[in-house]
Amino acid sequence: MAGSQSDRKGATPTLQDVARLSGVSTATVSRCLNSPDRVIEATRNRVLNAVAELGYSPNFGARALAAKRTNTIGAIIPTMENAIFARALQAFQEELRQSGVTMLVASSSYRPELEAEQIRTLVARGADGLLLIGHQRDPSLYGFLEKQGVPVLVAWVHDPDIDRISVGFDNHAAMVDMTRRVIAQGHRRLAMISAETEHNERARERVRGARDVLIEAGLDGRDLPVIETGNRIDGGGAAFEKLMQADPSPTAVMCGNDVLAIGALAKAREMGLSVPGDVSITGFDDLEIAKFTSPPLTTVRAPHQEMGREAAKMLVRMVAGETLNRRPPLETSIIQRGTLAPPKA
Amino acid sequence: MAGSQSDRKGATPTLQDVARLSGVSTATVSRCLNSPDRVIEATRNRVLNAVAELGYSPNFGARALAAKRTNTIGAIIPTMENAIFARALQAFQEELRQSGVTMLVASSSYRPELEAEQIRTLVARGADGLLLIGHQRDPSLYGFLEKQGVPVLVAWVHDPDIDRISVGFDNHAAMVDMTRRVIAQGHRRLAMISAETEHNERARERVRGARDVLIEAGLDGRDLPVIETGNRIDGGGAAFEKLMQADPSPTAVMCGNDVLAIGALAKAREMGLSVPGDVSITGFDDLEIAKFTSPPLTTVRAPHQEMGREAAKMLVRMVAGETLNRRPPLETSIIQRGTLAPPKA
DNA sequence: TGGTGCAATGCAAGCGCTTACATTGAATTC
DNA sequence: GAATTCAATGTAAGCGCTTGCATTGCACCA
Repeated sequence: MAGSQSDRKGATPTLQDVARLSGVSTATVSRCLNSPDRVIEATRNRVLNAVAELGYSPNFGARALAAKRTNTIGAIIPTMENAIFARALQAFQEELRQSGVTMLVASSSYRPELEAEQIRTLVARGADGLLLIGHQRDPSLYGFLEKQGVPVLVAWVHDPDIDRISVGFDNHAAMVDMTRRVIAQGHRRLAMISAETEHNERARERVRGARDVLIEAGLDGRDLPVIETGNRIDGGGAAFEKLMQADPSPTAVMCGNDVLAIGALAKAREMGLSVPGDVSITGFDDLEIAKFTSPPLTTVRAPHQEMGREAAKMLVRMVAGETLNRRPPLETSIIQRGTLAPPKA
Repeated sequence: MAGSQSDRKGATPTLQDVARLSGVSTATVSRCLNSPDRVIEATRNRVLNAVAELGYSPNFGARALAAKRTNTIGAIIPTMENAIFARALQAFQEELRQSGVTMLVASSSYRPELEAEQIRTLVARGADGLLLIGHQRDPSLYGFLEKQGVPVLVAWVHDPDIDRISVGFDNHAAMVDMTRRVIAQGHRRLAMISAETEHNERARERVRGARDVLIEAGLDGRDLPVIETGNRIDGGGAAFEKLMQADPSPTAVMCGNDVLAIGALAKAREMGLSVPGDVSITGFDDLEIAKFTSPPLTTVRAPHQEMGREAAKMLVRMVAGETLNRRPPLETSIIQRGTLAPPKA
């Protein structure tokens, strides 16, 4: 009878309840939780006890509504199915957690229209900031995000010509390095297996890097046979098989990522080709598995974890309203293992 | 001067604004968005136009506060770093999206205290439901979730003795099948590489399955040498090496999952052992890569995608208040490839 | 033609929290 | 000792939406 409504048993306790139990105002309770040093210790203890006693936990919606922040950051990656983005994502999440931010993930399956939908969804879900892969998307999306006041960080790329903040490496330069290495080994007939480039600038830049080096070496860049395929192991295998049917066949097949390279490697074995004896194969990413293939894969090391961690830190600051400067690109390096060697004489 | 506050340029439009522009009440706008069929078409069009014109998008916090639902479901998986949970997670997310639900992910790194923290975080973040891997955790967490009214679905396991709703397969039975297959090939000296079992019932059940079959075959189950290691490729390799030092060495090494098996396989090659000539190796999960190792990996196929999809469907219904019945376990099967053969005579 | 029923819409009360501003009172200063 | 200052706390106004209930008005029936 007596007692206010929130005395009811069973109802989740609210700030009100905590305030009443500890004999302070709701404002003080709120401060205890959000900026503890603005409350004197004795009071704070009283409040914290009440919180514990009631098992109080703040209501998310209310908090978001009043504070206009959700402490969530969204990430949209092309796929979760293979390991390419997994390490970075894990690092991203761990770092966010340190800052008390939760991560919302969605995957776009490499489809722009799906990505656009996911962007809208995550924003509608109250993401305070967004991590996106690559610069390439409908410009209106950036407008939308800006209008919504949601900062965006682009990862996995570093393009000096684009004036948008990003954390990543230079895909073109990395592939240039690798291709030079291949050329230096004496290869002249190269071929490439790439992820689909249409909506994927990273893949495109890698192909361009390879082409540029061919030209630099006095070969015709347009000669580089490239097969595009989905990022699956069997896709890499099928592409490799087709590439090797050329006559004369390439002496080195460069792959746009390790998943494709693993497929190529497996197919080479199936075809009875020795690697690197009959044909050299290179990858890109340096996934965990690259060290354990047979022979171990020569590949480009991309700093996935560092990128994920850095992305989290930057995004947290962007959400806090800081304006960041552009970063220099992260370093990539060639990991020379066993799949690259000079061509047969 | 004239004009209400929300006429200000730059401010994100609210329901109010849409209502004013389309000449209806906020209630009607809300209904247009949430249950369109309760509003007559003419009105609806007017409202939808206004929505488009203003670029209105509902405020998440306000909606969550008023509706007491967030349309968000959380998933806590042990790790994102390897492919073990990736496929299921991807399927889970895709299926959720169909129902207009967003997925919140966190990973616990196989650490119970981290998982507990993540559970609290996701609940505080307003998750309407939670997907967890495995039954094993501090019982008080289940109490907490129940008190918070957050339904939980446990995946990756099916234990007839536990009366909590789950979607998964019988890890013990699957390993029994596989071990019988190994025994049937004539192997008598088995060994096993397992993920760490302390907080991981799936791993434990798999080991138990192997032991049970040894006993069934008249061997001493306690004889089974088992090395536990983290789920990394190199962990599998190191364990394999140690296991093979026994004298006499095992003729078959069963692995608790494919990641470990790949490590074992790579190490075998490094050691100059032929598989399956000198030693057989088996895995568990049937990751994409299993088909492409050399030789291809004999493994247990676990229905990851199906599990993910099913989990999403079930969780959506649970959040809607339905009480579900227990499911029969999902089927696993043995995928016989090249790494298992009879031992040398 | 007056009543009845019902679909369409409006009204307004919250949902639980944060925070700008107001109040209080003890410590400090002159 | 009065004035000043400032840290600690309280007051209360929203934040933008959903939803129970009230109202309206039209179609239909007798």
